[in-house]
Amino acid sequence: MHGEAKLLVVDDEPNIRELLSATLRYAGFDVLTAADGREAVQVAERVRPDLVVLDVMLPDMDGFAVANRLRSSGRRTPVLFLTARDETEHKLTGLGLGDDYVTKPFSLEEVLARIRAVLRRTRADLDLPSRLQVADLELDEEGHQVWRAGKRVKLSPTEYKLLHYFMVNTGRVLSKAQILDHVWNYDFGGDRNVVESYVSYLRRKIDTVDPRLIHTLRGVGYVLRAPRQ
Amino acid sequence: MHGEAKLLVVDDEPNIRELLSATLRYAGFDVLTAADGREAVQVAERVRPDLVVLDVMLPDMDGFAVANRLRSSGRRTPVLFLTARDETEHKLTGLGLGDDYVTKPFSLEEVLARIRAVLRRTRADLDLPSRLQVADLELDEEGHQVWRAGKRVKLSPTEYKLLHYFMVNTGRVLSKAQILDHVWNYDFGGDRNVVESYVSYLRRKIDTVDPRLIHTLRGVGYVLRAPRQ
DNA sequence: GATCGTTGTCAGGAAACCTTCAGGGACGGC
DNA sequence: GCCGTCCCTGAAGGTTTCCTGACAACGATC
Repeated sequence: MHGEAKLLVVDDEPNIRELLSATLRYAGFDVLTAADGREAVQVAERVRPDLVVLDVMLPDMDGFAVANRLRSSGRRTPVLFLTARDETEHKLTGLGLGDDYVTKPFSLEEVLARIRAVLRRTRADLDLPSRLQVADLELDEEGHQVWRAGKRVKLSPTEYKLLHYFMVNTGRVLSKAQILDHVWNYDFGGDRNVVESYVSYLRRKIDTVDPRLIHTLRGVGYVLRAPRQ
Repeated sequence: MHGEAKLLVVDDEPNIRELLSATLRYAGFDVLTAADGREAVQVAERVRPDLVVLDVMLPDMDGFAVANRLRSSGRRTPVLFLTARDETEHKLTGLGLGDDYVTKPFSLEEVLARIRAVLRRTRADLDLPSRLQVADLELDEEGHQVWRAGKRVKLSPTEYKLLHYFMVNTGRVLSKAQILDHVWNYDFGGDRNVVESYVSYLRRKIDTVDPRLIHTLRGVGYVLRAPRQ
């Protein structure tokens, strides 16, 4: 999967670094990490990652400085910046096309989506599918659109992220905790009842016709799957 | 795309060089870079680019001198000059036919438009389409004209650039940050509310009839697209 | 220097969205 | 069949996001 794309995760907070590297490894990427700018540049020169996930605030150097150093060698490595919400405003002029950014606190689904989008643009050879399909349920990642039984369905951002998470994990049982961890921001402190609410919303919008695709497993979680043919 | 036209980007500022080369690569060009005049001449002699994007102010030699050297070999390579706003006036007498210029700070849309225009003139074989169309919305790049439902619509420069960016990316969701980065000058530090304002202006001029083409994706961005047939 | 079109900022109001809460229904264990 | 737990869903509050009209600054043109 992903043609074993190599990623470099750079963040000084061990928690974030671990959260990301574990998630990305599980998603099938080859992941390396660095805790500061100096280390990042060193590692990048040695291993030539396909993409760098880069915190803008590092103890030793500015994230954009790191990005420049990464590219000074002539190699054009795309970067996904991680930035605090306030910094967004417009320091992001350093953003080349092909780059992108995500604001902290992020949700894992968001990071994954951005990474896939960037890789899709820069590594056409990977040929990541941008269209997911389960039975007569279709999701277009580029256009952010969803159809059920050929009919367009409008979803709110959270509904969309939830459905996307389900579709990427078709046939796999997902616990509410897992869903919470992936779809909601990592600092979300609320009730896990949100998940129930949103599953409910989703069902209303995409799962009112047969065959039903979202199934409840009492005490375990939810699965999205098509009935055995 | 673009028949893989080969471009040479010459600028001594790494940021600008990267911004341009990343953008142009993404737009489908084959891009090489040089940091000064000497290097530019060397590279150009070896690879014979179809067009050179050339900063006028280089550390070692004047941009026009570089342009002359490029042509001394008898080859007539078109040049897109990058110049500071003040320098424009007098010096642009060096502009040969087929050349063009853009003032710094530029917007990426502007640079792309100029490059396409120059290539269209000099490489008829490329046969770049100069007419974009989405449903009954038409845009003529050469004539800078726009029609909706057959009726001519007058747009301000910014409105035009915005619409053009939308049309080149039909069906793709564009975040406000992306739009800001492409349509506005790279040093623009203002609010992203400008984007909302201009989308609003655009809608008023070209999107008051059905089918609506510009769609808002709350929390995500905007898309231009015709409804699925 | 006056005028007009264009541009960017601001702010009010409207709409969409997220989250919580609570009542009732469904399910499983006994 | 009964009970407790888990789940579904409707309602509602508070927040965020978006749209649009008003306005001032700016530049081009005459």
